[in-house]
Amino acid sequence: MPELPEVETTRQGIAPHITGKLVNQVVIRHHGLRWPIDPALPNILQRKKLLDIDRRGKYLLLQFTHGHLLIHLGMSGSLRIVNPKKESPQKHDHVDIIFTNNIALRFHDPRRFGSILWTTSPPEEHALLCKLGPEPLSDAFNSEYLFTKSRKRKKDVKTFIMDSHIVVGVGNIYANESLFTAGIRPTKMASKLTRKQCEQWVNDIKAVLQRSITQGGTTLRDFVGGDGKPGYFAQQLNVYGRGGQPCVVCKTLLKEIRQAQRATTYCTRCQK
DNA sequence: CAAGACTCCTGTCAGC
DNA sequence: TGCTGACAGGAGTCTT
Repeated sequence: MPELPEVETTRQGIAPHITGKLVNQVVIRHHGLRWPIDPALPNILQRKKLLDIDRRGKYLLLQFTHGHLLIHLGMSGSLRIVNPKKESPQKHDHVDIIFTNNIALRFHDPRRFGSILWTTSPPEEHALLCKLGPEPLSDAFNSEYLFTKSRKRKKDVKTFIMDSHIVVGVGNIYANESLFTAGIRPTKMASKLTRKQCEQWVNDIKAVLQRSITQGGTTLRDFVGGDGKPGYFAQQLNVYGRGGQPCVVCKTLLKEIRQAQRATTYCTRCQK
């Protein structure tokens, strides 16, 4: 499932191939994503130049001369660069944005939780983006911010940190992993976090995300041809998906629970 | 306003 | 072996 590192690596992987190129054709094979794709999109993008690709949270922002295309990969989405004449679309290849040099950006999404939205207003003003919290790797996300935001919050820390209005891009995997590294129990109330814990946790969140992005950078070739799946998901995970297995530090069997309908795994001994 | 439930979807897997 | 049902999960929206 694409988390922030995967989205950022996707951005870096596709940008060199299509930035500055003109759109020649848009092929939509399936409109039914999270929200329906605007049927006018092919006309909107026809002969328009892609100026830049940016990212906000897990949204990719494709800047054209007259507006932005917002792409979210949802749970199972991926983007890759293909030659549309040589690589025929496979199942779940819902959209091709074909540029004049016969290079296509191909959107693949089996579960169709992703979205492709056109907007002519500044992207930061878009309803989906304007209320988002800071980027986790920015200076705005610091221990003071986290401490302040967590006061009076009657919510467990894990659910709290996964709220994109607090901070963007910390999905289930990184919430679990960073809590383990920081030694914080996922069920702890957000309001009970100490300043010291906030400082530790912020550092650990940044570290785990940064490490994944760096690792992803070594597999950029995967975005051209192939299956479009970045190969770096296989980073070492300390707790995520390891319920019932021994803690890598103390060998205590990891406990698995559910919080807000999501799997949480933690060590009852290492995480207080 | 905050918190929790519900929802979209399909591949995967356990159980029979 | 094949069918059925549970489950995973980002994040917007609805309900309480």
